[in-house]
Amino acid sequence: MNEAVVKILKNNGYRITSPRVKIIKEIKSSPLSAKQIHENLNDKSIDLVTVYRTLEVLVDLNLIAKITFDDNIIKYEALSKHRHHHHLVCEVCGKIKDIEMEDEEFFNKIMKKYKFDLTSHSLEFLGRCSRCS
Amino acid sequence: MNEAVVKILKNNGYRITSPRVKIIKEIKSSPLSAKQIHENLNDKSIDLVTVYRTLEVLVDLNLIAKITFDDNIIKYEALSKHRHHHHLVCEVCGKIKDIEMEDEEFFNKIMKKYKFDLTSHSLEFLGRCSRCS
DNA sequence: ATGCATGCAAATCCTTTGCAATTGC
DNA sequence: GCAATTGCAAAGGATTTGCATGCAT
Repeated sequence: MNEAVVKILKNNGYRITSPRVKIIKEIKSSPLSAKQIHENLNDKSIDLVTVYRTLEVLVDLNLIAKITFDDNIIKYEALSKHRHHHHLVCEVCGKIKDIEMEDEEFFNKIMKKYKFDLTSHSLEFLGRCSRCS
Repeated sequence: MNEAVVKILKNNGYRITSPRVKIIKEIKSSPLSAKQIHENLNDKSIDLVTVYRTLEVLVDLNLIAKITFDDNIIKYEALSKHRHHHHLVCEVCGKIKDIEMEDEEFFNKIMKKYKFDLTSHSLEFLGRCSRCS
């Protein structure tokens, strides 16, 4: 996460504070929980609540995405240029890998078949990565 | 949910109790939270904790599935004959519709491309149903 | 100087755990 | 009768809220 996000924050009337800048730096393209992001911060004076609040602002501005796996903990991830991106979650080592698909047809099929106006979708794969299987 | 489930419970050494039978009856193919299932019970003397515990037993026996949407509340659904089934979640009315897909190729592609041994996957679509859009 | 953001404390919500009383087998 | 299951109470963990203080603008 970078300057661009800070700029958008400012343009939307949000103040650029030191906690916000540091939190934004910790957001990655792989999903992290608020707690994990908080732990990754060098500055231990930043409260976990502030992390939650900053992440919520970023979600509202559509700068990051919120996803949940089976552990039921909300995770946050940077939004890549690729509109949709999904995950392979290894059941053994727990590693999460992002994957990309260009399967517009696949989703169009669903929309047609079920007469459903898709705005977004989430797709997670569970299994074993090449190293663990 | 039905007799078959009760039979399997019994065969696996679990006792057939009145709370369990009533809870099993409330499990549907569309996902419900423990709280929702508890509210649907006619018998108000059954504790929510018992609902959680019964659902956990059923999950362990692979008789129902556990899924989570963006609201981060664990939901439980009957397992249909169809190995995989997915959901269309309407953002407006909140209705959840099950969908079925026979896209083995689609998933095989992923496995090959990423050398990942898939054991399961979850797929949710968000959007507007035909009535709401 | 103004009011948005923060930290701290505490509340809330979902889910889990401990334990004595109850019930199925 | 015995052990599994239950209800109740309480703990636990993630997330949210309230409020006085601090800080960006």
